[in-house]
Amino acid sequence: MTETAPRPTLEAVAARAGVSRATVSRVVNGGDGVREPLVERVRRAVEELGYVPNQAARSLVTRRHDAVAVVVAEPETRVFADPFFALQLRGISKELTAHDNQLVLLLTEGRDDHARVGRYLAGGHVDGALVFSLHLDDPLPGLIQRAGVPTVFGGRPGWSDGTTDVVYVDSDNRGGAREAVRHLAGLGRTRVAHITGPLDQTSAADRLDGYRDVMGDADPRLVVGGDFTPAGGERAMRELLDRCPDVDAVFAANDLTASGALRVLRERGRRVPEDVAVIGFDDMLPLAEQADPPLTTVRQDIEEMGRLMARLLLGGLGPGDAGAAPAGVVLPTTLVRRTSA
Amino acid sequence: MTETAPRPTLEAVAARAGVSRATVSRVVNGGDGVREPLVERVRRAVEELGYVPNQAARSLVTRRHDAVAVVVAEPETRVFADPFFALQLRGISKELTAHDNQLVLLLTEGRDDHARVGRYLAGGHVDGALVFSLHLDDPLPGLIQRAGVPTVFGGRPGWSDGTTDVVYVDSDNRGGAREAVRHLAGLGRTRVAHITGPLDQTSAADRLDGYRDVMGDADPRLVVGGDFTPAGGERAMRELLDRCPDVDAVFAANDLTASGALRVLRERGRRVPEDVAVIGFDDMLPLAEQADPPLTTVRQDIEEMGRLMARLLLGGLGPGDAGAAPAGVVLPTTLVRRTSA
DNA sequence: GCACCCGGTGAGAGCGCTCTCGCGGCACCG
DNA sequence: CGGTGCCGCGAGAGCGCTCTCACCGGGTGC
Repeated sequence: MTETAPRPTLEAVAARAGVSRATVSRVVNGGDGVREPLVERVRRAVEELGYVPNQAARSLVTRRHDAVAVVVAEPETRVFADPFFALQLRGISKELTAHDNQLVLLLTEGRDDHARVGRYLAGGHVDGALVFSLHLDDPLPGLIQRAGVPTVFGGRPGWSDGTTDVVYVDSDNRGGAREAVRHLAGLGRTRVAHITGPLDQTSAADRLDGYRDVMGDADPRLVVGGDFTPAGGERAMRELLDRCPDVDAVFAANDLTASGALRVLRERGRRVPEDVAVIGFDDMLPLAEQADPPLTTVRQDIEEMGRLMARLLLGGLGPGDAGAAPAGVVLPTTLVRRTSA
Repeated sequence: MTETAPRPTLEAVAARAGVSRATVSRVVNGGDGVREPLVERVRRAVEELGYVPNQAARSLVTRRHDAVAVVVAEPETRVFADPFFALQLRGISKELTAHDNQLVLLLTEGRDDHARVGRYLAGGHVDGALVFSLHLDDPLPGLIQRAGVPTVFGGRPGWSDGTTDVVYVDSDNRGGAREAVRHLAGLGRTRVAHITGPLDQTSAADRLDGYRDVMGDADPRLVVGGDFTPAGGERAMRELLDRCPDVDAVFAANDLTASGALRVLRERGRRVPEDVAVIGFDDMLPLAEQADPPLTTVRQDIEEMGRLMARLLLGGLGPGDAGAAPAGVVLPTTLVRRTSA
């Protein structure tokens, strides 16, 4: 393998096309203000030489990088194995690609890493950051805000209660939860339980709030803690059946939790939905569809959330720097009715 | 929010420390050949001004970027939701971070994207690439090789049969499979079945080869196709029980498949391991540990594979450009004995 | 004591690009 | 037909950094 071949420069292309560097630059960057025959000649020269602009040189003068950092705090391995995050990342990737931006992935591992990430962002290596801050007590968001880099958060940050002007994209967790619980109530169910997610995440907390919006202060024993995993769902469901044998509906904080609950219900001989109706959250496919019975759930368009995050960031980076950017965008959810409720 | 503050340059630091740009540069890059008092003075100036080197300017002259691309072909969403890949990525991230390299994530979506990735890599924006090529017919590897970028593959590429000099990191899929099947045979099982993975992936094909190494051309009905998912495992197990009711052991291509198989065995009233012994592959936690019964499986250190890929790439980028780099590194696997076999 | 060497430092060129500026030519107006 | 404006293009100045090279001073060796 030979050393990297000497790549052609603007100069070389200019020479070949018989024009000046400036003209080549203009053509490469859109070709405005250059007459057609010249454009054509330059294009051909670029083609023949296989010219690719040197991004470093370009960034040096434009101070733009066409790159966006995606910052993921990863206290647990879970975060990554979560299809939820994977889908969001995919949406982000698509949107960035469409705008010729690169995705720089920053995984943080413990406290020390936060400083590293902060330094990197402050270093002006990227034009903006997309940040997934999962926990209420995460110091990362603060660091990032201080770095002065345009940022969009994935999910409502815990410390943002509408007061500060952070930009984020979230699902309507509370509204979706309300709709789910109302649906259960509409089915005539009176003992509607909720298996929560980890409550230090705003999504889980918001879903609980939505449940409470409808159920008021119903029997507090109907609310039991889960952790967004099937195992947690099983545990919670067992506890629930033990202390409230008369439960006739369960709103689970997500589909994984619901799948665990379904398994326990089956094990304990409760029919779904006849004896106990079950609703999940996410509409995670194929999990929800192939559950037994197929799971009624609150759908959120996760990939779209990712896309939107990227679009918001890229948009904010553009011309209008003014306060046109919305503080938070909350995407609607829809109830998908299958068999379980 | 004000525009990005004017960041201090080398020049500014030099002025403040009362030295030349060159000296500051030397200090910033390790400080060799600069006397202690000066080093100290420069360090202080850097600190006070909050100086951060401009990577673009640096890259322009050094032609290094301290960035590595991670290319993931993503024919299905599965790829990403797969904890396997997530873990590998984590290992990569850790190793890159340790060497102050950035991770540029390139997800490809369909054929058109391949050209884009090829162009990006050929564009010399990164120092190297880590590529996950999952399928035999993937055109991506070829494109990348042609781009002339140092590359390490994750998993043995399908077209590499030891002849070409591609660098890759893989698990000893074949050896691990052999060990698993031998263990089953050692238990006195004579009707040992294998549920395969998708055979267009080398890992799945290699595991099947390992099975055959031990079983020879046993009853071909004992080999049934799966797809690395629990649902596929269920399907395959049903088929297996239907056509070979006397099966007394199953080697599943991975833990997800095994979990599906376990469920069907339970459903059909077969005791594990008494009636049918089951072995998986991956040792994916907590899945394997919490399976019912806890799953005996072939462990591979996935995160370490990621680390190693990064280390290999970074090492190859260093001084020794010569053929010191090994063509392929195959990590050993170990059989983890739990209850299921 | 003189030539030499060598480690530490500064001066300056240049990486490949963008962008401002100015010049020349052409159209349009009076 | 001369003046004015504008459009298309080229010249040239840097962006912030690294790296080579020359320079300077203080040992060493004879």
